Amino acid sequence: MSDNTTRDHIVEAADRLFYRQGYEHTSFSDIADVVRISRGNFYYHFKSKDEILDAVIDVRLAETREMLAAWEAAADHPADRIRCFIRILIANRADIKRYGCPVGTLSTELAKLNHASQAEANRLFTLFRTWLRRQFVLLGRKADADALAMHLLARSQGVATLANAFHDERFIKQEVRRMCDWLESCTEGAAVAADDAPGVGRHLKRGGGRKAERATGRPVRPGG
Amino acid sequence: MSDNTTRDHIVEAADRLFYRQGYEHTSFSDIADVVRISRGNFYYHFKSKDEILDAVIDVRLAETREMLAAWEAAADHPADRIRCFIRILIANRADIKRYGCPVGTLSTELAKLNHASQAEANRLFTLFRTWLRRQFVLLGRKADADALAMHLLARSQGVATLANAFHDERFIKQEVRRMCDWLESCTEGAAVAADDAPGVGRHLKRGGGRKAERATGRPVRPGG
DNA sequence: CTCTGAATAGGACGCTTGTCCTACACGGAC
DNA sequence: GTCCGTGTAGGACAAGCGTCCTATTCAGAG
Repeated sequence: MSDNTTRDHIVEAADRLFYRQGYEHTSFSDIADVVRISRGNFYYHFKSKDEILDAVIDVRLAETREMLAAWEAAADHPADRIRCFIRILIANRADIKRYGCPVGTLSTELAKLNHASQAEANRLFTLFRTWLRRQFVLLGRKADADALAMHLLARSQGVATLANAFHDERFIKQEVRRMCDWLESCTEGAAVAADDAPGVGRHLKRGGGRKAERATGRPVRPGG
Repeated sequence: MSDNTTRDHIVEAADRLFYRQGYEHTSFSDIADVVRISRGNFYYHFKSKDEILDAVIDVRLAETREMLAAWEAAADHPADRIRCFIRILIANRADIKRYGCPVGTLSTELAKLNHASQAEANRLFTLFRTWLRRQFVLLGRKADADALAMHLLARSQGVATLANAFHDERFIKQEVRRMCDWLESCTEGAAVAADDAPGVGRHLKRGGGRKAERATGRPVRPGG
């Protein structure tokens, strides 16, 4: 414990660099240059590079959990919450264009490296997946909630990949619109099953209007 | 020219290794072990590692072009051709589960490395994009053909990313079904504009039946 | 002031990397 | 046989990597 600012700085810098350059391609020297710390001195705070990666993943997990909780608090209707998810593509579009999705690209890289922290990194995906699934259940799509969650997750991943490859932000907006339309088509007909979700189902009635949302406007880090 | 079997072996091995382990994570020793060649002797055939990458990309481009041409020859109706594209996810599902999409993962990695061959690798995406666009034009969706092509490309990318992360083949089949349904919804109403595409529009009439296709059944390499 | 322990600097280590160089094997031309 | 060009082997090379070790700094406690 004690003074943990240096440790935090290391994790913070590593987080950014792993995102922008990839894990393997980021060296201790790179991080050291940012944190302005001696290279050899890393091992006072971490036993290995892998340990830094784990710390970065833990931070991302915590931030993501926080973000999901905030969305849940900011919007009562599950469709609005899901729209919050879709909109991170917009909020982070500049970064996504340049570096792709932080979750997807890390997962992809660790898979190729056959890295031990693969499973840990994929918990980021699982976080989104179960959260989305819960929202779809609240939407009354209990039977195919997981499939819908995975579908949405996949689409946002694909959008990030192509926006990165083609360096195209307009494509992101285009696809976000399409995803919102798709969400709308999921909603209509399927009445919100407030009774299926005790404790969360307050004020779940909704007019069906398209632009009745405006939840979390600030740009947030994780996901994409 | 002369005896080019060794060179071909190198490119072939590098192709496979770059796909499975990533470009950066694949060393000369790795390739040398497969080809059974001395490590230092590489430089008789290639000036640098980057040059091997370029050769690999060239091979993939050629194979992809061939594959797209084959699809075009195998099916007259553009919807059937597009279904061929969607089905590579099925055909290559085992590899995708383990290594992701060869096009997407390479593009993502080179973007992080800020590698000079980024643009060259992205031509693989462009190949699919323009081909799909042409098919959607033939489907009578001239106005939004490119958007539809990008949409489909993105979805297949997302499917590959998640199938890889979750090691889930069933998800691939699930999403392929969804993509085929989506394609169907694109088709219906939009009459095939045979006159919009002179020279290719022979026998473009179609009953709209769902499973009237069965084009290229053999598993093919590129794309995903 | 001395002592202590956390925090840091800086370099040594062994290894691997991409690259390059030189020597050798071999088969056909003369 | 000699020559020559193609293809190969194997190691040298510098640079970079992750890791580890030791000396030093420095603030607070006694």
